[in-house]
Amino acid sequence: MHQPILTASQRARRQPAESRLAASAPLSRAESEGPISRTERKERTRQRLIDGALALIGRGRSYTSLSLREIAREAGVVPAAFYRHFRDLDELGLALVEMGGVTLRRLLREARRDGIPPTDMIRGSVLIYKRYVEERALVFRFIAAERAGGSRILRNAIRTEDGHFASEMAQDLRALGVMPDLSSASLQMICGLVVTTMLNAASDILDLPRGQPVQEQEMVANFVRQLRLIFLGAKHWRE
Amino acid sequence: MHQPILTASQRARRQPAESRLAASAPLSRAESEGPISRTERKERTRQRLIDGALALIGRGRSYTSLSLREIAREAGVVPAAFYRHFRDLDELGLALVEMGGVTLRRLLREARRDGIPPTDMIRGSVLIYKRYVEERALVFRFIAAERAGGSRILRNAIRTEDGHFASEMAQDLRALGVMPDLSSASLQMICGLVVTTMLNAASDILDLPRGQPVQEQEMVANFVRQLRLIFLGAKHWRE
DNA sequence: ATATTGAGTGAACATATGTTCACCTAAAGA
DNA sequence: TCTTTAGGTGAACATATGTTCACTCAATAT
Repeated sequence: MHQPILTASQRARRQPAESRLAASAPLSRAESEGPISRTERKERTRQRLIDGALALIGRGRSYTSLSLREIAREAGVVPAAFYRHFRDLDELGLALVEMGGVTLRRLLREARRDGIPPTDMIRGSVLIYKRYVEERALVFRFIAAERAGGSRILRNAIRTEDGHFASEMAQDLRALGVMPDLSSASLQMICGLVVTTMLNAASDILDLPRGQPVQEQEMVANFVRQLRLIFLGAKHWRE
Repeated sequence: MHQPILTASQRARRQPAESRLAASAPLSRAESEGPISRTERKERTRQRLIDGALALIGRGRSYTSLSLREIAREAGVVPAAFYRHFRDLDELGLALVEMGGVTLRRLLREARRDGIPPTDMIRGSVLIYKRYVEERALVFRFIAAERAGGSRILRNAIRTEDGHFASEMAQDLRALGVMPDLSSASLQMICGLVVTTMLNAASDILDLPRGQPVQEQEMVANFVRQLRLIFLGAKHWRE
């Protein structure tokens, strides 16, 4: 999707519906469904800008180095249209941060739903997490990178999101009854360390060269041992 | 230093030596010392480019978003001169990474020289580290940001540097005789976790709003507890 | 049926960018 | 002494950028 959106009449004139290439037309299904509500169309373009930014990140660019025009181009929209949705790049960035927060929380939700692997809990969780990260590579690349990298506004937003993630994790651990004699404050501190370790590992996971199983297993093994170390410390923690 | 370097004759014609402002002329001392060796002048300009990049980082920009022209301008050099020192921005970045590595290792060297604070070891070390980071804010901002943020080349270079830092730390801990019954591999793993925790904390330290002692103390306390947790885990670690 | 609204357009703007090139000149080498 | 070398210059280039503006036209509101 690299061509600006056209009005319906222009589209009909220049490009008959049956000639569209499915691969490059994510909205083709909807386009053949006739009239679209105004708010729905707006939401769709907004999403296209977000996806455009992520697509560029997926091609190895870092969010901080993206330009407004580049994102608009990727979204198939004229640069000026960007301003109908976001004041500036930071505001788009904040939308991405929120998406990242949702992604993180969903990981916990799925863990609650599916339960923790009963044997070899940490290693099992790490493998699930690794897969989760790989399947959502773009969001995690963004979060991991901008956590320390981008504008101050984004950094702070991500820090807040991380904090919520850690809190929710602490709550879940408490509900599971593990480490029942730890204060909430200690649990929060421990989960904070777990979260930074996880996000640091996310960066490692995403930079793994594919087809190097040895290096991959070493990375996983190291990640597992670091988490074991943390939880071992937690087991012996006295306030 | 925002004006391009001029040749000696031009300089003499336009700007008599006694009219220079010391503040904006870091090389003024040398300039009044007569002829400079070629390699020395080259090294000096190179350093000026590096310092220029760091200065821009210090003004809240992230390295990934810097442009060649911006850096050259900051260094007081014409854009084309950049190429006499670095092939491209990544190569300058690598120089900054190396500077970061040196900075990290010097921290260990000073710790060996001055010894670890005998009582309250971890808290004492944290306070020393915090001060060390604040005094070298620009390098640490760069390292913390580009560790997960920038180009793949820089990320890998920083990972390598981090690894060396962790290894040297492991070696030092071994030499100090703490945790003597841990294997080298385990020590290395533990130090890896300590390093990522330290660098993550560096980012937090640099983002502390000044004049907010409460928030500052909370941050420090949290950092201290996380390290305590890690070393407590290490104490109970069995292979 | 008609008027209003607002997402998206395309052109224009001033400015910034990376890279190249021939050139200058002072240090290094003969 | 004279020649060579190479760091630094300034101009030029094609291209990219953020932002503005009047405009279109289909979905909404009247």
